[in-house]
Amino acid sequence: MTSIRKSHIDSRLPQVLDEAARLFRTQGFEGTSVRDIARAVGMLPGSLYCHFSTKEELLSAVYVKGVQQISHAVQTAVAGHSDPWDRLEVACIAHIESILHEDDYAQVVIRVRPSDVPAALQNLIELRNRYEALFISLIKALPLRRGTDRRALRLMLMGALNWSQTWYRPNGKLNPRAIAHKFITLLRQGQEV
Amino acid sequence: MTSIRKSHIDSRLPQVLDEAARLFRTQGFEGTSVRDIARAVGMLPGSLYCHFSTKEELLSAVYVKGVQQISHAVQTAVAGHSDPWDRLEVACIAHIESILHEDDYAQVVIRVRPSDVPAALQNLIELRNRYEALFISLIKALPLRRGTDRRALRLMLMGALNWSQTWYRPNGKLNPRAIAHKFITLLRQGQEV
DNA sequence: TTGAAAGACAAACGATCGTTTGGTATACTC
DNA sequence: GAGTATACCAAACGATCGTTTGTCTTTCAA
Repeated sequence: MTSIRKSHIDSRLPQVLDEAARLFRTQGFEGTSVRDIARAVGMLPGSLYCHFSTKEELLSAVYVKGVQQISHAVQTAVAGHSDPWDRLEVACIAHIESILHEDDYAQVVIRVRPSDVPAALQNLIELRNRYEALFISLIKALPLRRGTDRRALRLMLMGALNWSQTWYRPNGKLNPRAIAHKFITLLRQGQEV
Repeated sequence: MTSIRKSHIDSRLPQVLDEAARLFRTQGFEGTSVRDIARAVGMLPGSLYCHFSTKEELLSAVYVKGVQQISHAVQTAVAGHSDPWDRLEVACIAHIESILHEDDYAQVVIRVRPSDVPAALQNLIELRNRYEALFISLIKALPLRRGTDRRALRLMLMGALNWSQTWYRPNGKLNPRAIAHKFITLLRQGQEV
């Protein structure tokens, strides 16, 4: 019989992840040192290596949790709606609220480029793809014009949403909900007379 | 009479900028050391400081040239067209070709987050804004549906284009020209029956 | 022809990086 | 209640970071 891991009471792993996520999202992966993270949780730098064997592995753990949480947020939001466009819009709202406001982990998923972390590249890309599959299926259910390229539509919509991390300011005119709504409306209605 | 600066024959400043742009765009700002750049041009690390007093200043110089070049590419592309939608589309083609293929300098402008380089933040943001003003005026000329938020349209379109750096692969199904065309078409036509 | 400045070399500075090692106290297992 | 594994401390490792200093050669202006 294999023994089941039980965490000791003093384990501060959750706090390590929390602070790592917070710092990665504000300063980036390379801009955050393991000493920064250790200081934030009140540990010594070397002690982090009880939980992870490399800094990249720590990032992967944050990434995993980020994908889990934003996936959950999107699925929960979608659950209450049946109209395909409504479902896509509430999904976008959940997505953008997560990556702009509510979820340090999810912000890291969007903010940290997998290609900047070669040691974890494959892992991070797969995690991202797993999440994007959600939107692929949401867009598949959309009643679209003949000839519309669904992949292009998805890349456009998600790119626009994700890029908002670059220009969004908390006290600006556009809040996350408004951003999602305006983008969806632009896609639905078009500009022809 | 003030003396006019004349560059010495051996000045390798252009090569320094070229290699810095190439490395910043492939490895990011923090992922590139001054030693990397020095090695690429065959100089010693300290010699770079004949041309710049800090690494951030070198980035700013690359940024300036990037904005100049991509602005020029867009303005040249636009010059031959008069229809507002045509002008926007060729502008997008020039933009996306620059940041995906042709111009290391322009790629740096999109790839390096100003907020990751606090020492040059204000400078970089102003340079970006100067460029984006081009698109503001292109979009201003567009005949749009009543009630359309031009700023939201611009943020959506440029976000989608810029984010393509994340997923674009040179041998994929979508080339830069096709990306721009599909995005513009999605915005123009909409999906209503 | 002389002098100042530019551009680069050679070598090193202190700081910080991710990580390792060895010891210790605590908690859980049997 | 003895033994083991976990979680952490304490201290340091070598590597690399951006940058500085001093010297020398080359170039151009006067």
